[in-house]
Amino acid sequence: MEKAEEILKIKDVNPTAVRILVLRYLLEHLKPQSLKDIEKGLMHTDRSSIFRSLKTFEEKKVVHSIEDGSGMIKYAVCPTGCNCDPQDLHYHFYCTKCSYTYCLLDNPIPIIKLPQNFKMQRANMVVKGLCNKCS
Amino acid sequence: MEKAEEILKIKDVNPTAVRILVLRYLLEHLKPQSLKDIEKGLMHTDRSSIFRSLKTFEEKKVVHSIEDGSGMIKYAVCPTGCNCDPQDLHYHFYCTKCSYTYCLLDNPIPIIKLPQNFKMQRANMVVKGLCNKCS
DNA sequence: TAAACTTTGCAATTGAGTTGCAGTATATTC
DNA sequence: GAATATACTGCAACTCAATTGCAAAGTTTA
Ligand SMILES: [Mn+2]
Ligand SMILES: [Mn+2]
Ligand SMILES: [Zn+2]
Ligand SMILES: [Zn+2]
Repeated sequence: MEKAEEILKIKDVNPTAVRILVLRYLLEHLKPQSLKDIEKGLMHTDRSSIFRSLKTFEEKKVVHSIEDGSGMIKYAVCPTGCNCDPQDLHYHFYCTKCSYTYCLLDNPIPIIKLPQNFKMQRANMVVKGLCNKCS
Repeated sequence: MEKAEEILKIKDVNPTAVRILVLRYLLEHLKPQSLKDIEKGLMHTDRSSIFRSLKTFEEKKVVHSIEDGSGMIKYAVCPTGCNCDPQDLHYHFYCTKCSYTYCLLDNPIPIIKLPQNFKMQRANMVVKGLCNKCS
């Protein structure tokens, strides 16, 4: 079994044709990809089908999404063992020049002291600036 | 001179009628407000004029914007002394139930170790979950 | 005052995201 | 295996926040 199929099996997602294509596309690309990126990459697959695959993936924790302020949500395959819990979260970096987004997997986000009775569920942490290629 | 006018003077922004109204509206509200919120609040002011005021404010560092994933950018007046530099940045909290956004001004964001040659300019740090009123 | 520049309101456009629906494929039941 | 139920897909249409073009109104400068 290939990597994509394996992941879908583990995360309990029906391995349909479109889903395998989308997940493979994400696995083949190091950096988080937008719906449009994927649509361009998979030229014969419909946008709304890709969109629904991504929604399913997110729900089943196959991928996580990043709101990097570019106007397009980016998607990246969750690292092994990730369950999208607060302790699994990581920073992202958005390059304002080349508009690539990076998962910064090396350091987890610290525990953030919230006001009384605020309960954290998720986070979207984006550092913006210039990446190594653009600085 | 009133607070809004004072701020505009300090930040070198022409204190036009619309700008004063918009800035006052933001000052009167504790929580970051969206363009639509402001439009609703200032019923006789045109959306695009408010929009352009906000863009000017952001450029001149009168306000900072928050991409909280709600689909609408929120704007909040910068705290005194803020210059929107990395050390001025703070976390935000987005309540997934009431969809209010909060500036968490008490703790600044820590220094984040970036990969070699990545240069930070700005950040958009959003913790999501339930606020005190909703949890 | 006249010219130059800035700001504003209105209408129209953009574009990512989302949805309804009918056709196709896959799974389940008989 | 055929009949039925369920899941998935492609297409077209729609939503809605953001953005823009433009001309009118307001302000500053010469
Ligand atoms: Mn990531
Ligand atoms: Mn803030
Ligand atoms: Zn870059
Ligand atoms: Zn709340």
